[in-house]
Amino acid sequence: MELDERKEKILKAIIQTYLETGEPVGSRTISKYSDLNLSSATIRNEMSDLEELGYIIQPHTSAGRIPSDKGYRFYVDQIIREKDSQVSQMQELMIQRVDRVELLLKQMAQILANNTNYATLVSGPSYHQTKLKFIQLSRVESHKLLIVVVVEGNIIRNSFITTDEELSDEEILNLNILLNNSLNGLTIREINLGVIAKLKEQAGAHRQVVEMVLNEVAVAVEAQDEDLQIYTSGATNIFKYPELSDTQRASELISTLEQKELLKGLFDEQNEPSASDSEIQVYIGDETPVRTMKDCSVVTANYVLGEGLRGTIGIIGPKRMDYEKVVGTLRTVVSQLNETFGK
Amino acid sequence: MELDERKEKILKAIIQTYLETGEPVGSRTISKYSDLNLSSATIRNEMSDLEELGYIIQPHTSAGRIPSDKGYRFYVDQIIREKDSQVSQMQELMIQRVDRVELLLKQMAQILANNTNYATLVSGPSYHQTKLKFIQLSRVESHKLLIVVVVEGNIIRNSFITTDEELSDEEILNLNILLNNSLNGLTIREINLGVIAKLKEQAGAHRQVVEMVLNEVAVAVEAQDEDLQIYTSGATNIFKYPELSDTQRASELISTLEQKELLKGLFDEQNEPSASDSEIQVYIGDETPVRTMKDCSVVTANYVLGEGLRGTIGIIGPKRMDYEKVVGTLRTVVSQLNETFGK
DNA sequence: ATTAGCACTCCTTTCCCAAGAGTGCTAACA
DNA sequence: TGTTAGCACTCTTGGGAAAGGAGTGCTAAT
Repeated sequence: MELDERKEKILKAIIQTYLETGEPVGSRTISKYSDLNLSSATIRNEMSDLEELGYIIQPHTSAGRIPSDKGYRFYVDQIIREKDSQVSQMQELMIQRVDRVELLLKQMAQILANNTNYATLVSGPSYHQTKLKFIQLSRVESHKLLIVVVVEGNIIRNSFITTDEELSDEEILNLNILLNNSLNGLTIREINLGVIAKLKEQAGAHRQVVEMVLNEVAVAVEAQDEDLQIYTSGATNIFKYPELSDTQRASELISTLEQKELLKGLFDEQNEPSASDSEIQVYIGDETPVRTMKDCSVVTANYVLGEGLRGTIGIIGPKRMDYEKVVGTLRTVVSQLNETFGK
Repeated sequence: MELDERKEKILKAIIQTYLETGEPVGSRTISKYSDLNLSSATIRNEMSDLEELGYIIQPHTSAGRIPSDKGYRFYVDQIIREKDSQVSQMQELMIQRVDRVELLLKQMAQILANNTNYATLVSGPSYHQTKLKFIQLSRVESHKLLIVVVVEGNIIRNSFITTDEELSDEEILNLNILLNNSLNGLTIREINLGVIAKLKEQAGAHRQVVEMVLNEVAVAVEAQDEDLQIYTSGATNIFKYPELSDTQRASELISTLEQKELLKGLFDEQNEPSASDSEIQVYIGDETPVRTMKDCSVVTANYVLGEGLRGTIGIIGPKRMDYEKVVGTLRTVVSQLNETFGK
């Protein structure tokens, strides 16, 4: 048995109604639904079929039906297909042109949370493919050097190293020139042993300092990648959905959002080359890589800032989230981001 | 009528028992309490007195008693007085000596949350009194300069400015020397019009750049002060306490912790000169400056890193929090911090 | 001054019942 | 053959009522 047009219509009606109310929807409700003029009895028969096909579920014998994960999946695929062409504009989204990408991302998470009434999370860009733009050593205390590393996208990392000997201003200047000449324009991956060896050779007496600098660069970038910057916002929005807001579930969910490392799973998968760049990913219920979110749906989208500088935006809500709006919003935001920074 | 010794003992016993169980405590429970050999009837009489004095409350006629805010206050004052001398050490608190204060603070919030099972928040240091240590201008793109500002405590601020004209390496070098000579060692407050005027004069043709730099310094520091860095952790710990974990209250509380700006009230008060530096402040119930926390207790402590570089650590839990432990822990942590960074 | 005992109060839990919502099935109809 | 009306049935939900429990206040005895 396949989904004929009427079944599709009924299924859509059921899901849409459920999205609004959050309550199981009965046959009578649908029969009053404007488009199709059918009695509740007929609807009941169709619903029975739809249930057999696995698109809807009865929470208990004498309740209405709610969409199953499969039902949501049908609905979402439909939406994504329809929306695919029209990237609606969204002027209200006031992205102030900020130089600091990270602040922007933080703001983004907040704006999204406010706009959608769901919890959001935004992962900071990962660095592996990123080109170094600028390195600067400066003496801050007699034996303490400040290292500033700027990478594509104008993202800045700072750290300190402590040197054995005190370096003169001139030595520092020379080191700076050397480091910038050797490393600028390279991605982290391209800084391989060959480059490093050459660099050390040229550094002469200060090879030790160079080593420390490289180490710090690596550590800064690695650390960045390890405990991936993740910004979350609107966690308490989940309290707006009764099906998620019982103590047990809410506690678990919010905990998960607090412990950012648990969220990695959501991004790793996204970052695989298989997923095409701007594609939007929807995880429904059990499909999600993060176990504590099995009663939620998660929609994620990748953004690309510069070459190899990419991250992910995610929205977490109840299974009955407004997929239409969420997918649309994400699409807009991502294309905004790409436009603003993609050059 | 005053609190005689026996009343004090009973009151303490009631509060301690309630701290553990979270349930109203009855006279029989106390009469079994080892130290005092009194029958439940006697206890009842005393409890009746204590209630009249306002130290304890009956949630309803036939329930045991729970401490009133006044009761908690009595208990807390007691604790603080007792603990005041012995600053217990706490080796397990593994503060890795990190140069980046902010990372440290973030970690601190987490460690505290894990240790205490309450929600924690740590405010980043405020800058107004802070001495500038180091300023560095560097060209990143042809018309774009990176400004790095390091202040006491090795806290780093970065920002970008865009210049009209392209500056030569030499010009930048000179500006750097000028800026550092003029500003290093000054606090933000000390950079007044006189200093600025002199600086501009010396800058000659580049007064415009200097102006922008000063502006950025101010903005960076101000912005820092405005949306005060606040790190929170362990928000979901509140679910461990039934009296706070009903949907309504939990939602409110966690929301408050998420919107950091709502927490400012907690720090402003602390930062007034009236409160002596390392003093520990306990807000019980309605005493708290943040309205949504009126069913909680909040314990805060100030830390001091360098001259004028101070912040606050707070712990938020149910009124029946383990004040003894919390006050002790905070005292330790603060003295640790002071020791590590106070030079 | 302390204690034992007892009646009383009030919360909480449980159970039951009625109401309501929705289904599945059967039979009738176009 | 597809659609519909009707009805019995199921299951949840909400509101009491009743039972149980915990704890008090008071009185009388020690």
